[in-house]
Amino acid sequence: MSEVFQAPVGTHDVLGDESARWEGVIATFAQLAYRYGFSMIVTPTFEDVGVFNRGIGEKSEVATKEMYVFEDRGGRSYALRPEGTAPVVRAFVQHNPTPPFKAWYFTPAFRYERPQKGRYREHHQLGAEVLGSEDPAIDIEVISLLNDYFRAVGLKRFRILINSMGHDECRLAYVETLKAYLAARVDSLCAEHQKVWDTNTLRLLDCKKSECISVTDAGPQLPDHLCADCDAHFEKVKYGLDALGIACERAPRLVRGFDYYTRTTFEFVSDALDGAQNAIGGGGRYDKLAEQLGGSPTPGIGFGSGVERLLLALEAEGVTKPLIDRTPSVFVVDTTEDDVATALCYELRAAGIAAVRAYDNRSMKAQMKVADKSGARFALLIGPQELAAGEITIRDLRSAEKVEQVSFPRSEVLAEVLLRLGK
RNA sequence: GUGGGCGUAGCUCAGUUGGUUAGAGCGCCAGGUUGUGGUCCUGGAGGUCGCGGGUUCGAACCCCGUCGCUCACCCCA
Repeated sequence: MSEVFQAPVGTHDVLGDESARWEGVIATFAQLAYRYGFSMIVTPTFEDVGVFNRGIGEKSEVATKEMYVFEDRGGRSYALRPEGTAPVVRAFVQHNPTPPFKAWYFTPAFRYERPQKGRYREHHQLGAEVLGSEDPAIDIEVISLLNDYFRAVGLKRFRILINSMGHDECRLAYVETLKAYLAARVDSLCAEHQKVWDTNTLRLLDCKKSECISVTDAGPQLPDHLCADCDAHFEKVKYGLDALGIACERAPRLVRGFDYYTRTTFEFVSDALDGAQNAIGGGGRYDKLAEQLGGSPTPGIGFGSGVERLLLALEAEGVTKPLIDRTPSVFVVDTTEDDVATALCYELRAAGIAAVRAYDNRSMKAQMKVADKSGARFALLIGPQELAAGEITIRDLRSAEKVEQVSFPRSEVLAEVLLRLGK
């Protein structure tokens, strides 16, 4: 047993019933993203470490101690992606597509940290990004896409937190004001922030310790320091969401973990999950990121949403049924030496029918058991009798007491199955 | 990085103060009148009790170490 390899710490295999749930939420997202005018983007799983250092901030928690960084044989320094946005922006800068560029993705994300419920070293995110416009309508679209998505998969108990961090000038000015205010009150902060209050000052707003909260509550507030433009932009976003009936909570303390955010930031939190891991999706504007990655100034906005966490939230709300049906329509039982099943399955599948079968020449009873467990609506039986008569017996597996079973000539079976399946 | 809990069959677990060939349920396999599932009955396969060392006449059980899993803190999806 100890010789058997296991999935690395903080990673998971997804199989069986669980994978159908994954397929469901991914397909739902892909469909919605298409409806919103997004096309799929696939970027490398690893990038030059600079993409993330410059993007999410060298001093950020993720960049300093959570990145999987490695050197390849050529001495280049790479990092497994810790998040989805920076790679998309890097790709945008590299290829310079015509804006607005709207892309969605499904990707693994890697962070070296101690795993726990709802937090893993490799998790998966569905995300969407728009580059090339600072129109508040884009902010609204992006947030409503995520909102639609969560509703579509059956999530009910979630809230949307929204904030504006201002553009560079007003945010940096605010940070200076905040620093000056804090400098005189360092002793009143929580133990952790007494040490790091001046390196990552904004993050202090997000501290949950009562000491920090009371200090920052009494201090200068970010919303009061937005310039007129940023303020107007934010008002339009809020107004637009309100007009769509999408309720948002103003969250002045919402400061997300990556340095690239400007103006609109938002987070979707599940009330069905415990506080520490209740964020099921989050994002915001990053109007300077393209420049930071060497491109021409291009505003952008997007979000990432954790698949594992969403599935946990759904489970917590009692939604465990996969969104898509992956049960087969028919199960072919063949006990003859002629292996009619192979050709029959081929024909059924070509006609768009999900057909499965048993293997290894098992007994009829054994094959029927498997057929039952597969959830298939019909069993197609081929035994010596059918073989001799050139027929196939169609048995309705849903029938319980009175068994419903009829034989048809081999040539008529496909049409009969299609008819019975209502296709 | 810090702290708590747990490692016995594929899964969920039981195993009394250390005492013979380690159990249950589910799952799996095979049967239950001559080809037919879901209920029921019978039988069967499957475990070096995470790994290593120690104490003991004797260890799944006690001690030490080690590896793994898990939960929480920090932070995030």
